[in-house]
Amino acid sequence: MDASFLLLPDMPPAAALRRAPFSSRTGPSDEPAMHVRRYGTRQHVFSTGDPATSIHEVAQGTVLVSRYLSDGRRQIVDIIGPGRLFGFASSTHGCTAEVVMPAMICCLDREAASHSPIVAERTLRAMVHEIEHLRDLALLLGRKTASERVATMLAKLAGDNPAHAILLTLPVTRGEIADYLGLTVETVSRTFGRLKQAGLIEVPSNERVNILDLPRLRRLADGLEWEV
Amino acid sequence: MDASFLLLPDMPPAAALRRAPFSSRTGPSDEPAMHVRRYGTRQHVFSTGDPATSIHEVAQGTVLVSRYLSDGRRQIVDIIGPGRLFGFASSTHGCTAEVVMPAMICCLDREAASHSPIVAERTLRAMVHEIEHLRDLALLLGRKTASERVATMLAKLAGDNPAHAILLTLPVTRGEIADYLGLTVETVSRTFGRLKQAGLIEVPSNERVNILDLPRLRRLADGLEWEV
DNA sequence: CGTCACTTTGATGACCCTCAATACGAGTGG
DNA sequence: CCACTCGTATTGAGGGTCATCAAAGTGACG
Repeated sequence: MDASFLLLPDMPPAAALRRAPFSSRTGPSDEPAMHVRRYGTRQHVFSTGDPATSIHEVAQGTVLVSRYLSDGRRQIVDIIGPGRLFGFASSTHGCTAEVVMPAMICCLDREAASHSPIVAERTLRAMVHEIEHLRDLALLLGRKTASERVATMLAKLAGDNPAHAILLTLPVTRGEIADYLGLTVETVSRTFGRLKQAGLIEVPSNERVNILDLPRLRRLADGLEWEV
Repeated sequence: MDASFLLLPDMPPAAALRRAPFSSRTGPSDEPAMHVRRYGTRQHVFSTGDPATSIHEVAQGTVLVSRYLSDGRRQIVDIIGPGRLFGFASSTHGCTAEVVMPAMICCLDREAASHSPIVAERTLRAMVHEIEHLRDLALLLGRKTASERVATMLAKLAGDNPAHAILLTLPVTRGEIADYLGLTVETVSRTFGRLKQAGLIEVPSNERVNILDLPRLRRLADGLEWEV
């Protein structure tokens, strides 16, 4: 029985990696070997069926984790930015992970990691976080309208920012937003249009969204606001 | 920083609990204190906002884990049968867990569990399993048709049984199936009807489903079969 | 034999998908 | 500098799937 995933290292945040050269990081024995790889646009970090031998951390860029049906239908299950861990799986990956733009990903061998005496606090936190994220996604996909879905995504990108307005840079295309929200490109586009008309957002360019009323957007995301 | 969830006990399967009286199970120090509680129909194990102080295991019965919108829309994110662990959360629960019929649930205090020297293999396995389950659910909710959703659920209940036909007992009502599959009661009912007409299933009673062609049902679930 | 919860069935319509055409923007080469 | 191309985004028309609303049927339980 493969128990290698039980003990995972206390992986440093990407910020620490950026501060220190990687060559200097072959440190004490409780920090197992890790390396960084660069990926080009649309390149895969892993694909469905690949053996899950590593844990990954996004250092720079954005990673999409998606699951496919055999006829090509795609559901993006996570959009991962710098600092987050991904790639948890029992033995083989059931998902595909691809980068959207040139990216840097830290890879940590799970086998090597299992020899570390440091317990996997960060990995466990990341897994709990992922479970909660996926439950939110299920509620969104199962029960929210198109406007609520787009509002939810924008509100999540804005984080817990207390500002009334905030300018976002979308890391993904409309098509990827659609595959994340369980919609089509056209519906996403039309929904952006309606949010604009409602005065909730501005869209100065394809990848920029200016949220004009974040509290109201959050209420819309939670189904507390009348549809726009 | 609360790290109590890092160390969780190697919890015995429910089968072992049924074999031995609970009073005799106050064993060696690496098996932290646990107790069993009985729950009546529709009773809550925990609710949104409750502090997450325990890990649970279903000994008998079925537990629904669901997330709600403020206007009452519900998405069931997991249907849990005997032997499975549930109730992972960082500090407070974001979900509600309720039993569908009288049930027995093992509760294990997380704080006590953190003192156990036995590492949480089972908990980690359960979390990885839950992540994979939730990704499947996201694909279902985001990209599958009503027939595919119902077929997926029935196929999952049938497990990896190699038989061509199999008689299932549904642990949940049509309404709960609907809230799990992101549909309405009416659509679930009509879809059962269409599966019957297609010769895929029989429904001898409300809570029994006789799957007549499990391989074809599985293909339908994966989008490989023409819609019924 | 009521009541109550659950289920089924029907009619209607809304929301979103599909298909199609157009517009936009970046990159390339003339 | 402009034409061309390609991927992406927008906009429009029409249709399908599933939700909504309503009513009747079923079964358990008192």
